[in-house]
Amino acid sequence: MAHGETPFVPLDRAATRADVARLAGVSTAVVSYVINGGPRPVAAATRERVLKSLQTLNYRPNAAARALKLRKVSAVGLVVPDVSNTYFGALARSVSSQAFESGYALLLGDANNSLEREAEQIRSLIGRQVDGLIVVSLSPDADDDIGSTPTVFLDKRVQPGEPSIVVDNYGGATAAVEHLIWHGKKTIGYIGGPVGFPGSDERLNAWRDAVNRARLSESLAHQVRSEFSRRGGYDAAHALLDGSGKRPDAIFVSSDVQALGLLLACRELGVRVPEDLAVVSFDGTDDAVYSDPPLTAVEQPVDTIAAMALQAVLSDGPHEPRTDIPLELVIRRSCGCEGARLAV
Amino acid sequence: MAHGETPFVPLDRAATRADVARLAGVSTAVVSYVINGGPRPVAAATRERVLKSLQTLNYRPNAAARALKLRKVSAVGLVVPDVSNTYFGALARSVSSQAFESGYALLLGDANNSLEREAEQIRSLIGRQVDGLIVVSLSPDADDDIGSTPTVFLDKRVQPGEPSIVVDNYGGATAAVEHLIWHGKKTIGYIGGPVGFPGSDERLNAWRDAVNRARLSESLAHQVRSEFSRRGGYDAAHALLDGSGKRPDAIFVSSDVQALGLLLACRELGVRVPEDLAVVSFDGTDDAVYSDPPLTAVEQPVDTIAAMALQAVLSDGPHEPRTDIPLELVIRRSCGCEGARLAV
DNA sequence: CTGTTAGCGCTTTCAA
DNA sequence: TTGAAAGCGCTAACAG
Repeated sequence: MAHGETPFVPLDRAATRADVARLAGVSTAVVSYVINGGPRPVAAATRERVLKSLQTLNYRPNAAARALKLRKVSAVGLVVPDVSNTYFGALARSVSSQAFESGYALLLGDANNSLEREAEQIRSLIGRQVDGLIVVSLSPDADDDIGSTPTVFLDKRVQPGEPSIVVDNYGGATAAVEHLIWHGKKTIGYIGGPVGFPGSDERLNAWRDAVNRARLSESLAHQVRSEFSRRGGYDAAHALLDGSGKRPDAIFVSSDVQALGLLLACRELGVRVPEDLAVVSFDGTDDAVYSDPPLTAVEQPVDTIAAMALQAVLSDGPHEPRTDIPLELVIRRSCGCEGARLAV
Repeated sequence: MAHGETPFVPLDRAATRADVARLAGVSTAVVSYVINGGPRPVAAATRERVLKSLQTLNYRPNAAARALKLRKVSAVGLVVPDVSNTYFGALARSVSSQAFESGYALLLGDANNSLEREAEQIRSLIGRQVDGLIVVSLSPDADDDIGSTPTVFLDKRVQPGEPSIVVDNYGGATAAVEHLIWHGKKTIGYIGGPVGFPGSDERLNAWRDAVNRARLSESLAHQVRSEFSRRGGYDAAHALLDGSGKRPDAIFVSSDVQALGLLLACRELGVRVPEDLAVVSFDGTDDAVYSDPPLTAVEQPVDTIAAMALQAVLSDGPHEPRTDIPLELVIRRSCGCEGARLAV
């Protein structure tokens, strides 16, 4: 071999740290030092040799071994009811991106809108020793055995001291319903999320309180709960609009996807939005921007929520529960406002 | 302590297999045997003792240690351009659910519609030794260093022998465009995905060929490519419809989300769909069902694709590249067909 | 500045 | 049927 280089025999298995060390003629400790940039300094010449071996062996550190040693897998878990729901999709995207930038991978568990599956996913992720776990729970009192894994249940009120990220569901929903009242609506229905879904309960309370304050008690008869899905909203809409009784003249919907279902039902029934029925929804995803008509919606600051959740589970030390992140009502067309800000 | 039970001192750290073994008065091997149901049998009485210790210590196996020993992390990776795109969200959901049922977790990497980020995510997942990797790549010739990780690039044509899942983009797109031609449309535009996106190229070719066969060459001037997003479709639509030149009377759109953007643009411009402009899209997600009008679309069998992809990367042995999964054109309203099957 | 070495928690062969 | 023990690949304390 020319130039007296160390002969190199390709391995049939993946290269390990020992292989690199051998090829570079150093100890495995030194290889670690150059890879991790510490904790001990390495002479420039030595570093070069190591770097070259790394290269020629196409070395990849074994994450499992590293995790075992460091007791840290550099991954966070996220459990949502259904990633194909635009809002949860946006949340997953935001968490994935932000986690990646901090060197964490994202383990995603889709609960399939099932409480049971949700618990299984949580158990599975805990078992994988994720460094942090973020869950959007379908359950009011998800009491899964979290062990010592830093966990935050979004939108769930917890004991003081436990980390918690809760948007101002009540305030946001209040703004939504009051906007409808301001439009002069008299019978304002409500399409909520699954029974027990924490945020959804608060939105329900806000609706009821606002309606009562305005002495619109007839509204209270027009209440349906359904899954967070287009189909759920569609079915709920039919339940609310099909009857021969008096139809509501406005509806507050608990999520954008449900609102999409509602809009389709309205088209089928010949109910014009917003003329016959004013609609305000919750989430403010792209679904609200591109629907027909565009949806006036309470907007959730997805990136902020993702950032706070990550911060809560990944930085150690006790955390102030951060509650009542303020929500903004974004006016579009479905409420009846004209000339509202352009959709895009 | 009553009944002569083994005294139990709670630990400050998570219980390990050794703790369980000690409490049960057996070796760690036996604990493994009962946990894994093998490879050696265990006496019923012993098993009981072990089970009880497991219980009282609230033992959780350490996944990292297990992965290190078995050289298998029981996780698959999925990289998509953007999970908040309804189609990719549905794919992620399907992969998550099916993987979970086979005992695998899902590591999700969102590429943020960036080629660079896509490569980083792939590198990161490979580094984590995922047992399989599924990627929907933005790039025509993603040539990332996959090492020995079983990987399948969806919709990418590869060398014979490499696993591959490719839907019949050409056939599906052909059916879409020919349906438009059957409707008597004369100028059929095309809104495609990002340049180089493998499936998108085939859809483009199908459109061009169909249009040429029908001697509708004027159509060829009406071609735009954009990101797979609502916004991308919106911008593309304006590019196609704003000019003072002749407007197309039909458009084939490469994804549902882009079609949503197109529909909004049409509403703003007063272009009626399907009367002034017939539209057929690609994906057939819920977005197509709930839009206004509902979209006639080439439907991708998400669950099948997810299942095949998982199968390809998780079962060992060489794989026949499975190509040209047939696609079905689902008729709704945006093409101009009346009385088409009900939306829901 | 560099090398040696003891584990991290688990699986499984081999011996009893 | 059970136990002892080696070792997966990596980190970092400790010794040189």
